[in-house]
Amino acid sequence: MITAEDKFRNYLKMKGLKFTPERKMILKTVLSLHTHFDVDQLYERLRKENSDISRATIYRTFPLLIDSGIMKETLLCRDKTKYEHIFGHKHHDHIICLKCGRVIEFRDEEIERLQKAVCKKYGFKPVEHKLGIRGYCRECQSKMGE
Amino acid sequence: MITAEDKFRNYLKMKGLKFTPERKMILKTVLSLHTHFDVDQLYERLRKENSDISRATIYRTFPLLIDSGIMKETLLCRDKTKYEHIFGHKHHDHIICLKCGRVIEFRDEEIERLQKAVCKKYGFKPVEHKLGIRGYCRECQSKMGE
DNA sequence: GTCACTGCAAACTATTTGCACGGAC
DNA sequence: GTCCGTGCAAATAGTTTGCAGTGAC
Repeated sequence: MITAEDKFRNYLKMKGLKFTPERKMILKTVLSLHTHFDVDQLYERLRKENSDISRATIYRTFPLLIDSGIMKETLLCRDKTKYEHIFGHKHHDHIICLKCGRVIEFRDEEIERLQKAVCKKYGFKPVEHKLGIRGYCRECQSKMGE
Repeated sequence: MITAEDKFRNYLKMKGLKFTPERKMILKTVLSLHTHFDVDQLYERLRKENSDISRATIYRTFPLLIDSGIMKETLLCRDKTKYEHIFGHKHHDHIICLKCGRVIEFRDEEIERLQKAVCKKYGFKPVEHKLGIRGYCRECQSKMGE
């Protein structure tokens, strides 16, 4: 069973890059976050762990983590870029509440299958896809009715 | 048959806002673009039409056009925000080529139906959804093979 | 006549980059 | 020992905002 760190080390070696303490710490922290996060949130988390890694280093490390398949950008936000780790996770889609910002993750095999079928129809080779549904969650709907 | 201008005027009136020449011109130009565009592209287009509307006014008008249901943001780009008009268009999804940037638009009733079903399952009231598939188009695939 | 709208330039925010020092290999 | 990586601060790029004059209603 290959670990995320092995995967990242292999990727770096292949690219002739170094596995530094900073990169190790960022990797560890990214894996510890089980929600979507942005650069600032990761930065704050690192601070709490008594790490003083700079934002610049975070910005320079993220492309490496993405390229190595450990994390990816989510497409949900208009402003700051958001990320989530994907190592060991199956692909899933998102439902986002416009009022409270809550995110529901789901996976629907039938939707996955139909997407593949659409790609086939156009001779398109898919690499990734993102489906986000925005609207109002049950709780916010009932609040709005009041 | 209600026109886009009627729709926008009604929206503005409802909000106590004014239908200015600038807003009229921006509306007209947005409707004339049949591809995704960003603020700069619209700005350049306005320039070609001998309009000297400022970027600030464009930025201030877009939320109104979105809120009134005439256009929307697309979720495709990492950097600049992209838009497309939706007035008179059925919802569609996107397939984007990572190499040439080409966009294929498609609509699959079955996928639409399944999305509604997922929302129902979670008691979620959908407002909009965006599905983007990224990968390589037929042409770029064959080029890469060479 | 009032109050929303506009252009301008300055401000802001997220992200990127040049540089000189330091450390992984 | 060689480059790559780092923090810092400055630079960029997209977007937002304060202000004073203008015009739709």
